Amino acid sequence: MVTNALPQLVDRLRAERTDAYEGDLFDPDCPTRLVLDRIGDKWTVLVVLLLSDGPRRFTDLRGHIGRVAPKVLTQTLRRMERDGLVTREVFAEVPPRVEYTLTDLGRSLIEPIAVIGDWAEVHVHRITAAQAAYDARDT
Amino acid sequence: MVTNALPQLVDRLRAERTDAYEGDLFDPDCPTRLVLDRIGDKWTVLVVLLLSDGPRRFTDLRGHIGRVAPKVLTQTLRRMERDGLVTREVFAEVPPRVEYTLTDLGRSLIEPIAVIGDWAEVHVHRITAAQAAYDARDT
DNA sequence: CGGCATCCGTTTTGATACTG
DNA sequence: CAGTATCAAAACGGATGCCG
Repeated sequence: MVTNALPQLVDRLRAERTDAYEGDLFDPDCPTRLVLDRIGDKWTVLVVLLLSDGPRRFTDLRGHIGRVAPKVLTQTLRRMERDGLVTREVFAEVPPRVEYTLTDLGRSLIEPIAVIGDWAEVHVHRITAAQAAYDARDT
Repeated sequence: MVTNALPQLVDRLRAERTDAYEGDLFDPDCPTRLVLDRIGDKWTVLVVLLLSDGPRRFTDLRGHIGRVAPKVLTQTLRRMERDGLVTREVFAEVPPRVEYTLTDLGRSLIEPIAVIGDWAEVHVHRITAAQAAYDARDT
C-alpha cells in the first residue's frame, strides 16, 4: 500500500508532547479546536487538494468538486481566506476572473491531510465492515 | 517544538499516491469522506485521546470532556462503536459499570490525530493572526 | 464570471428531566 | 451509574434568483 515508517515516528512524536496538545484540545475555547472544524468541514479539504497543484478559479474549483452550491463554496473560500489558508486575487477583466491560491500556511496543511487520507484509504473497509456487522447484530 | 523529519516523509508519501486518495475523496459517495466527518466531529477526537491511555467509564469520559450532554456523548460513543473504533463492555454490577476501550482500529487512529494536533499547535497562532488581520481590514 | 441575498430543509448539538 | 426521552436551538448545506 504505502511505506509505513510513519507509525513509530508519530508515536514518538506523540509521546513527546501528549500533555501539550491535550491541554490545548481539551479546552473548548482553545483555537486549536478550530483546526479540527476546518478539517471536518465538507469542502475545505477538497479545496486544499485541488489548489495544491496551483492557483484555480472559482468555477474551476466548482467544476472539480461535485455538487456544491456557489454560496457554500464561497463561504468555504472566504473562511479559508480569513484563516490565511488561501489568497483571493481579483483581476479587473471582463468577464471577471478570480483566482485562489494556497498560502504557505495552506500548503503546510497538505501534509496532515495526506496522513488522514492515507489512514482513510487503508482502514475504510474495516470501518464499513464494522458498520455492517453492527447493523446486522440485532436487526 | 518537535522534530520535523515529518514533512519530507509525508511529501514523498503523498507524491506516491496523489491520484489514489484524490480519486476517492472527490467522490461524495466514497466512504473515505466518512472518515473526515469523524475527525471533524466535535467529540470523537477527544474520546480517542482520552481512551488512548486505557479503558474509561462513561462518567469518567464525561468528566474529562468539557460540557457534553449525556445524550451527545452517548451518540458519539455509539457511532464509534458502530464504526469499530471502540468496544463497549457492560458489567452486571450494582451500580452498573460500562467501560469503553479503543479497538486496534481505534488505536491506529491516534496517529493521524496526533499529526493534526501537531499541525494545529504549530500553526494556530498564524491562523488567529490571519483572522485578526482579515477582520481589521475593513471594519 | 463570480458572487451576494433570501428562503428553507436537514443535521447537529444542547439543556433538562426522568429511569433501569 | 449510565443512560433514554423530550424539547428546543442553531449550525450547516443547499436551491433559487438577481446583479456588477
